[in-house]
Amino acid sequence: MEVRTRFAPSPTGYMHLGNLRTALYTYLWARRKGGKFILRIEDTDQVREVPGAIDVIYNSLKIAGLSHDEGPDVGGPCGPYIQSQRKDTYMPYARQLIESGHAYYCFCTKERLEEARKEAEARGETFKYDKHCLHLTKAEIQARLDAGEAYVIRQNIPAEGKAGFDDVIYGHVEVDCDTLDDNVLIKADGLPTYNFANVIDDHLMGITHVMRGNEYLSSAPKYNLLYEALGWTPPTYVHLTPVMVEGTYRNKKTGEYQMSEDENGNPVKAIVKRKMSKSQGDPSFEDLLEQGYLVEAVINYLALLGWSPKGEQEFFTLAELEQVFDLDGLSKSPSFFDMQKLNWFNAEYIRKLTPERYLEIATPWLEKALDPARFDFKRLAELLQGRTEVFNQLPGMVRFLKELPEFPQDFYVNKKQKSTLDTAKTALNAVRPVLESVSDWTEAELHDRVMEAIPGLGMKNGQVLWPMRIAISGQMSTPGGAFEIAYLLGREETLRRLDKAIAALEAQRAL
RNA sequence: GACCUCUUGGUCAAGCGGUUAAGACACCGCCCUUUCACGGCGGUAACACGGGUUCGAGUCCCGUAGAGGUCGCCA
Repeated sequence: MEVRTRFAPSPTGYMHLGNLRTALYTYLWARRKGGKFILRIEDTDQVREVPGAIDVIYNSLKIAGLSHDEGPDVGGPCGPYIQSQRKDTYMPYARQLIESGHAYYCFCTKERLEEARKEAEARGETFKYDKHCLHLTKAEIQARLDAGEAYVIRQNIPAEGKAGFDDVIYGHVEVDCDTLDDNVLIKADGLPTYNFANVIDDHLMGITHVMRGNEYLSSAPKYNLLYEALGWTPPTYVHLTPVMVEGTYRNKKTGEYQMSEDENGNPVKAIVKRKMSKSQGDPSFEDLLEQGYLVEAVINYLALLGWSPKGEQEFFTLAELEQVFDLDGLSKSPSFFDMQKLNWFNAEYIRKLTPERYLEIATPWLEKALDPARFDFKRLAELLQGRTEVFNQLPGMVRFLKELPEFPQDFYVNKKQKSTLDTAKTALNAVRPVLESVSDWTEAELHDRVMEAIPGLGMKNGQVLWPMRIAISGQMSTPGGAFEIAYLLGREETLRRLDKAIAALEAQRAL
């Protein structure tokens, strides 16, 4: 049978990384099996819907390279692929379930339920709908329906027995029916809830593998009851673990941060383990791209977060993943998002870029700090490519070229280079005329002139080169050595900075 | 609280009853080197705990603890 998988997001505003990973795995499985990958928009909650959110989904999938075979924008044999446009398809099935006794009309008001919930909470019990409306007579129901009373349709969970399902990752999961609640299938506005729509649509769209977050693990038994009641075969379930992060936690309703105390007893925001979430301030896919992460790196990292391939290979293109992705490499326990490892992947991918491509991506970042007319971006890019983890670090790495930062004199002191304040002063004074005499301001020329002068000074290379680089850059670490920096700065600026450094050292000496 | 699920180094993870318990990130050291990085070499570091089953358990079973999820006319 042809494998058909689906990614079914709600249009609520953004694509968080857990979502993206679910989409990735879902896509990969379909491709691996030569099947179809379907995009379905689950917008049955009209309150939560965010305008433009569908475009964010299309865009993220497109950028990530996860092309769907069927969906609202590309069509397909099982459309429409937007649930709000399928409104009429659900009711007949709901009626069928009512006929067979697997569902029933419920006229209870939200107020009544709210009260019952509170009471249950007060008693320390879990609220469960009491099947109050299940016992209404046919005539009574008809009368209230005729009177136009608002109603919902609830699933009628058997009072006893067990319900369960099989999951590729978790195996067989089974619960007692009496722990299950009679969920609403059709809401008062006539639209189905997720609990109902996902079952109907997955069946109607011929979905063979339902891959989704494991927040649905506890409701899956109810879905299977529905499949049974409708006489359908349930799909293969694959419940994916969440992507976790360690960070602060803010209560969604009150907006307050969860607090704890530091070692001195002062209140600080508590660092907790929680699901990754944009609303908690974690980056979304698009945020990462804006910060200068490469799509390929994010995809590669995400693929390996919660899934492991058979061999030792760790770099995968999307096309390669499509060949090797397998369900049994999927992890059972939650994965923690590790920014450091993502950074490493990103750095690796950046190194693999052609120099031309690197320059292209780096240029706008460099322009944030430097005037392209004043600096040789091409040379700068060559020096920077092997040192870039994330592109947004670039402005900070090159800002010293535009303006010499203030720096402490002890930058000159370097044990390994045998550089002290004294040797630095001697070296800078000695190298000053050498640089001034360089007629052709190229790295090669700078290198040769300075290197041939060093032996005559009776100093080691490091004793000259170290202070020279510090003097003209003001930084311990720079994208390139003394000659590269001198070349980039140009003759005039290099000499100006050198003079300033010498003056500062002399002043220091005078104290 | 009830129910479901999970538990191998700081992190991602391999392992499918017999292994010196892989590999990667991070960290540390050494080498390379005009800095930092890159690269090369090496190192520290793990089977949550307690009971079983078995000749033998990280691997199977049962408890305990910890963690996550669910308990909406949200998905």
